[in-house]
Amino acid sequence: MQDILFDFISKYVSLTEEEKQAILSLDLFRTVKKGTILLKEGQKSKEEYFVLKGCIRKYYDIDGEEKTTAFYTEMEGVTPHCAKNHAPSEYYISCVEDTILSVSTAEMGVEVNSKFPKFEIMCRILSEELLAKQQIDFDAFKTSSPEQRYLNLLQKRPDLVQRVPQHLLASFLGIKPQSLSRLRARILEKNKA
Amino acid sequence: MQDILFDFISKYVSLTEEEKQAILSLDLFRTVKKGTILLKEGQKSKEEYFVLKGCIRKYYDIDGEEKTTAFYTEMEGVTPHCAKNHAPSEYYISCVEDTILSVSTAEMGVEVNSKFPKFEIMCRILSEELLAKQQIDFDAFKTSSPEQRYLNLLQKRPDLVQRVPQHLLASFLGIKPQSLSRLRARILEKNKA
DNA sequence: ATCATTTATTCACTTAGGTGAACGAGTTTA
DNA sequence: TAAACTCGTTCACCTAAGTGAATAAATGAT
Repeated sequence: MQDILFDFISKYVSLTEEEKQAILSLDLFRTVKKGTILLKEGQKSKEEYFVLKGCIRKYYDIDGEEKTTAFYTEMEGVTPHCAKNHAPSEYYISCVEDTILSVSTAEMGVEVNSKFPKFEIMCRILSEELLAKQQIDFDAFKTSSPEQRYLNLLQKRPDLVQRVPQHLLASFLGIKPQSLSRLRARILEKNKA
Repeated sequence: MQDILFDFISKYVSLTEEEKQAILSLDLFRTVKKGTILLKEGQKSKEEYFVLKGCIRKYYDIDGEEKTTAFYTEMEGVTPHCAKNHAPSEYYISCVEDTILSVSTAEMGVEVNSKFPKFEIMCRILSEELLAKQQIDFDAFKTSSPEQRYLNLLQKRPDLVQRVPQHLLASFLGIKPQSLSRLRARILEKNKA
């Protein structure tokens, strides 16, 4: 299992055996069942998550309705806002599937960073990469209709469309499940004609 | 004019006179007229912009239609995607008002960073802050209707609503100018009743 | 001062997403 | 195994955004 984590890290920096051992000694891995809530609104958690296997989602409770704004699958990580600013979380994070995670805290990060400066570099690169990706995704969302967003998702993340229940996808696309159903029917109709 | 830039930097790191001189010697400041296009789609510019006075916007040309996805005003900066990844730009950046900018390049950044390691720290903090802000804005956009987005904008950026033409605001909110007009009339009607 | 451009609004009509309800298939759970 | 829940779809009706056209005011250019 840890191979996945090391494969990921090796894309950014190369690790010695000593460094790998230091990471393993932190005992990061956790297995969680589908439906488990990792973070609740109002909580002041310090935990950061990195998905090794499975899928988790971030969602808001707005007037009793769940609004999913992100999915994280293999090789993707989240640092909840509350882990940084010490304020209560504005959103939830829960497991869409049975999932294997690496769970770390900011303190552990600081410790590893000070022992192995390499990690500081990786963190900067990751944060810049993520910012760039985030900006592109935001622009794409803003400049397209729900139908275009769905077609775009089919292109860019066909895996998500397969593994995630449609009512969660709908929420992620900014529409209701019924509308996604209708929209899919509309697309099928067009392709037939 | 440079005071604005130094005030901004001093929020993150404190500068010696020597460092200030080093920055001034780079000759960063540029005055540009309203309507000037700083970056065109397809261009491979290396320039980064920081707004000292005025307002610039980022927009896409989608089927001949301009879709504005961001505004940058006093004390805000943009690093276009193309400045980092050396690929042609997917979007335009132009001036909404007569604007005074600080214009820099990645090379200049590297030079200053190596002379004054302080800047590296500032860049990391800025990039993390921006990522966090970006995520919150994205979530807010995804989880709200055009009307809520407009009301939210009135709260968070009343200055933008004042200084930016409404058809650009409409585009920024993800709707047509006519719809923003109607939506505003609707809100007025509600408040009257 | 005049003409052209930009900007904002309104209207009638179309289109697509929201809502509430109902139904059925598939999974869980007791 | 039966009851309960989850999930996806469809329907009829409502609401809000898109479209194209017309108008008018403000701004800018010659």
